Amino acid sequence: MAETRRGRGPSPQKTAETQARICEAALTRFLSEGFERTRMLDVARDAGLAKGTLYLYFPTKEALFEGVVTEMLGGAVERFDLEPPGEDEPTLDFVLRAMMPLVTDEQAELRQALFRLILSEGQRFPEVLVAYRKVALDPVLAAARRIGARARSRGEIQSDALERLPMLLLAPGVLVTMWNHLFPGEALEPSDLFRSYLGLLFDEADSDRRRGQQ
Amino acid sequence: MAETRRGRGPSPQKTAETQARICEAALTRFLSEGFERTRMLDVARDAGLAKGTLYLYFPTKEALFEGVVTEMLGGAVERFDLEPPGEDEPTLDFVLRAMMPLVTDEQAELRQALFRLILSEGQRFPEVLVAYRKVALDPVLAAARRIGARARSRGEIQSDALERLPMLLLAPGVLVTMWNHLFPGEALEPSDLFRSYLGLLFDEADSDRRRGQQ
Amino acid sequence: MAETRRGRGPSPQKTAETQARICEAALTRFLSEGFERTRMLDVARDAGLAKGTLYLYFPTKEALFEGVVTEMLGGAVERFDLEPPGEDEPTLDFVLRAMMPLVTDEQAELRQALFRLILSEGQRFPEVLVAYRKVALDPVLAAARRIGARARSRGEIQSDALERLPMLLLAPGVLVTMWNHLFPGEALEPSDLFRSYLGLLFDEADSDRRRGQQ
Amino acid sequence: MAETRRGRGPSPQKTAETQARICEAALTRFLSEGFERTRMLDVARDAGLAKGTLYLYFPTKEALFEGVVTEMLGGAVERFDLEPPGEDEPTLDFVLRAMMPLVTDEQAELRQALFRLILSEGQRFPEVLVAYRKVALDPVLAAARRIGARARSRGEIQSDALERLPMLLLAPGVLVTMWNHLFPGEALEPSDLFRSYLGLLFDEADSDRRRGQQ
DNA sequence: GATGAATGAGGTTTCATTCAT
DNA sequence: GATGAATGAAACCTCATTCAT
Repeated sequence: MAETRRGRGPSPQKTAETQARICEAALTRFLSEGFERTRMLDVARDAGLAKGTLYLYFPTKEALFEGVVTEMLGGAVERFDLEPPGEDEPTLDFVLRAMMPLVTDEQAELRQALFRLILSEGQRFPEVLVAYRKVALDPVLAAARRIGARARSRGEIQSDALERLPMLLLAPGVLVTMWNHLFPGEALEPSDLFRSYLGLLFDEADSDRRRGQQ
Repeated sequence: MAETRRGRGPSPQKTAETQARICEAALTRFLSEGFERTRMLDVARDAGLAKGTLYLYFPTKEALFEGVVTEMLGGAVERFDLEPPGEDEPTLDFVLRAMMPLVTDEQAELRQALFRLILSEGQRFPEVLVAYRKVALDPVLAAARRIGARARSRGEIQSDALERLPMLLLAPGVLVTMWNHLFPGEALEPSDLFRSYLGLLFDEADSDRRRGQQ
Repeated sequence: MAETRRGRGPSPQKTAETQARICEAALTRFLSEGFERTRMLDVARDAGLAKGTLYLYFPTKEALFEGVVTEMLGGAVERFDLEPPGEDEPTLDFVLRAMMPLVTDEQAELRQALFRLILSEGQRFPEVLVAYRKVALDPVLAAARRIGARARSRGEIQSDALERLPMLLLAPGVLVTMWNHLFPGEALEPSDLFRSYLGLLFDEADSDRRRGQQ
Repeated sequence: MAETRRGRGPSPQKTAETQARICEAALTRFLSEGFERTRMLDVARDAGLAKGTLYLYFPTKEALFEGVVTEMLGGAVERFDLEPPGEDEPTLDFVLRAMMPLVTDEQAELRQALFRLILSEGQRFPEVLVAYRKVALDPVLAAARRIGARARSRGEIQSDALERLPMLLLAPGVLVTMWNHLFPGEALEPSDLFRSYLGLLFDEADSDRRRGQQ
């Protein structure tokens, strides 16, 4: 609506596109090379820009990092909302349905890479860390806690561990992120790992799990 | 005693000391700053040496990294041998006794830092990665697999997940390493986390676990 | 005129000027100090630039050397084409007219310095050596060989030495290059040396030569 | 004689041997690498010594260079004495007999390498240059001048060039030194070159020269 | 005398950042 | 807005020289 501009001057649309190209290029570099080894020149080139232009959008490399990562967090990547389980749905089934996408959907790899990046560089960027915590982590932890409570109240597990330490539900996600990064040659299948993990928690027998997979 | 000297020249003993000082300084820097941000000059200074002296021991920064990290692996840090469980000892107890030290003993923090370091820089140092895998990881995975088999054969768990994916037993270790690095202000207690995790796997009730803790 | 600008950014003209300034500065340093003792910082300063700018034009000191020297060879310095002798022109006169400029013209000193440089550093820069051979040396040798053949066919000399070993005609050039470099205080006059040399070859009497000089 | 020493203290003999080993090692390095690229450590190692020991003999790298090169000049390498020609011996034959060894005897290569070294580094070491001039060059030039005078007085050549510019007689020596250094793959035979050169000067016909070679 | 660990000045090279066009 | 040449601080690494043993 208020987006109409008088003809002269820079087009806000083109600017937005450029910004997007920069972010994409920068994220890719940061993910694959880390912060220190990423060169501004490469980001600019990847984005199809001259070096100086990059500085019109981000005044320093640190700002580029913070901007790109937090924008990514603000974007669609990390939204997580738990729809309620069916009345009689076993919690195992519900978790598979609700949380598995976190490690299997099309953005799963990006999500994992982002996590590794924040793990590596987070100390230097406290604001990024806070944003990540708030936007990406806390909602998932809250969901995990509710799941733990539901499972215990239904007698599916005995322990209150998931309520006290909800991050335990994410442990296999962290594990697979690390493992597949370190040993891509013998990568684990995230869905298999996650399902097996839940099988352990809910003490499902082998035969059941395999049927379930089917 | 058997220290036969070739009469003249500097002492080989001092050399060993110097090497040790370098390694300690370098490891500390690498752990706290990462590879790129660690400067040779700082390592030298931390070790009480001039820049050039460092290069008498390690010809490049890469060599310093590889040398220090693999030496650390070869040292006492990562040794892991599983003593056999008692005849009737519950697997839960056995695991707590046998594996818990990995996350709680005095070297646990160093071990965790080393893991993070290899996670961050491993891609650039394939040999370090291979060494880590062989020395630190595989023995623990083999132990985890045996534990999983024993637990299933004794009917303590239903799933064969730990046999197929033994790294699942390490998941809370990975989790706590990452968590405490990212959020030192709300650090998790590794022993609590590990115990709770095992409680989930072996479906121990809350009261039991809490008694156990006592 | 045909200088179509892509509208924005720095001028390609200035770049060419800078390149020229670098080459001039570098060549001067290399000639007077040799490769090893030439410091990049000095080249940069001589060219009126900061250190880093030099690296925009040449990525290493080796590349600077190769670039500057081969460009020099490609330039006007070493071109040599033998115009044909007059029908009845004595070969002695012809050689004086045709080859003497190699040691007397305004570029003679540069040519000599370049030769000394390639002599000193050529082993480390095989490509420079090859280029020098092809561009500067072979054309002159071919001319020398033709001159030798002509002189013998006209009975001016008896020996076929110049045809088999045409570099002999260049011997005094090499000599004067070395001599004047080593003993600038008692420098030889290249034209005198060359003329005297030819006098020896063509067995001219003193009186004749002196008349010729006149 | 006066060399007898009281028993205690360092053996002057061993010292002399060590000095000789150092000189040999240093000269080899200087010849093959040049002054700048020669490292003291390598010289020491080549001489079978520790770095520090080298400094007991020569206090700096410059001193090592000067010492080694001038000692070499003082040694047997560059002595040159012209025995008188036979009464009726053609000057061509005499020169071949008297001067050819300069480019063909067993020390010829060393002599050539030394010349190249002094050519490259001489500017930085004026004393070396002076010594070389006095010890190696001037005697040969004086001989060349006498040879030129004899040849002219006997009518074998017309020109007085060799008397005025006696270094012309050495031109092929300089030439072959340079050529074989630059193009070892197509090295010239020094004796062939020198003989051919003299053939040109004394205007010997091809057939004669070839007979002479035989 | 001999050693080689230690030193640090000095050189090369990189790259985030600026700014005239 | 966009460009990329220019800058120079900062890092890596080398090697002549010293000196305690």
